[in-house]
Amino acid sequence: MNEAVVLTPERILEATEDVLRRFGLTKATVVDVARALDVSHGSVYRHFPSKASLRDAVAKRWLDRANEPLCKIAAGDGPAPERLEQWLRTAFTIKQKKVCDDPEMFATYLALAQDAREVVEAYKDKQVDLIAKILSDGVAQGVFEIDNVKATARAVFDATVRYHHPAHAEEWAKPECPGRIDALLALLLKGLRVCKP
Amino acid sequence: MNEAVVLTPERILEATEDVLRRFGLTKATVVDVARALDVSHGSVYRHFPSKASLRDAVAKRWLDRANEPLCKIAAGDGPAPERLEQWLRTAFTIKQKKVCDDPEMFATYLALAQDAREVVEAYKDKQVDLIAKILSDGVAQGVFEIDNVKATARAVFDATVRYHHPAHAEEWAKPECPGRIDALLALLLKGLRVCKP
DNA sequence: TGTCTGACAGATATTGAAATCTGTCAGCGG
DNA sequence: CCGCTGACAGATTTCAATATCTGTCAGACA
Repeated sequence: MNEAVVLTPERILEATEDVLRRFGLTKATVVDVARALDVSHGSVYRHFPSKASLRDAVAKRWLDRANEPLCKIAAGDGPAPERLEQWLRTAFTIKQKKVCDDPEMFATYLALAQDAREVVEAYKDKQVDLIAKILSDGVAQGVFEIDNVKATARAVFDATVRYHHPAHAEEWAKPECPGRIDALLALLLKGLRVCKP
Repeated sequence: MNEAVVLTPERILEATEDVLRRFGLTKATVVDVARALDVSHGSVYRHFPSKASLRDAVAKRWLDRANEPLCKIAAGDGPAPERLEQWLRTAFTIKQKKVCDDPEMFATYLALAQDAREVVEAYKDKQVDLIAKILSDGVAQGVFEIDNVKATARAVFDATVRYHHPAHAEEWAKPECPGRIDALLALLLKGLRVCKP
């Protein structure tokens, strides 16, 4: 039982990402994954009940990795407005970078996410919680004026959908984008801040 | 030359919409349109240089029709905040109604719009202009405080993308939607208003 | 005893030949 | 003369036969 050759979910996920990268979503099969691991495809089914669940797990891994830097920003303790702006800009940049660096792989993950609705929903909820954290910090700091933090966090998330939802990915590279992001963030931050007369 | 049987672009568009409604986008052919009009398909090409241009024209008609009520609201003269809110809610409702009443036809028009990029772009610009009109009215009324009306109109459009862009249509029927729309509009209006100390 | 294999049935995807469609144009008929 | 027709070439789509894949399970193997 050499630990290097034990078949673990982790190793299977690694191999699955590899296969996806090489073959693309439509061509990648469970048999390919098994071949990459040098086992029979039956063994894969010992760890994941179906191809769909394997795909979900890959999607979750991917989303969790992408989320890490955002968790750190939300957990920080600077002034909330700057932190919110940084959080949103980072969220945009992460996505934009992924689509620029490897559009093919991004398309693969996008298609993957289409079927992993539950996983994506959980991920979005986590994002909203992070925003809510920053907002409530801002309220505590006396810089934000917010009735319902949870609902407002959701509103901020919704308002920025255009720059983090992959359905709009093809617009992200356009030259007018940065200016539009600036205008959007300015509008949102003004809506959150306490009025200074 | 009975005017009822003259082949006009208008009649062709009418017939095309009919054919699209009956057969769906993928099955609808130029030959079908010609058959519906009882002419040869060559005659259709006398008025539209290609199938793509015919589709573009249908998309434009559809978008223009959907836009009419919004033009009226923008042209009104009540208080800008209420008018903006009504404008946005109407925009959402128009789309939502279409997708509810006839999801199949909505899907057809959606696919149609995918290929009619220019037409859609022009339509969006028109929408932003309508928002800008209301915003500048608000500035004149002393209720809005806006640096750059054009950029801010674009920001309002972007911020509400989730509720008017068809990519998010499947979320519109969810029960939590109205509450989220309320929160979003409240945030945006607060961002636009002058601060009352 | 528990993990892995490999053959299997039913579901899904691929392929290439045949059918249909798009876009053109010479010529018909009013 | 002018708008329309219908036959045509090349592009695209359909369809059914064929191949591949998913998910299961009885049994090998350690």
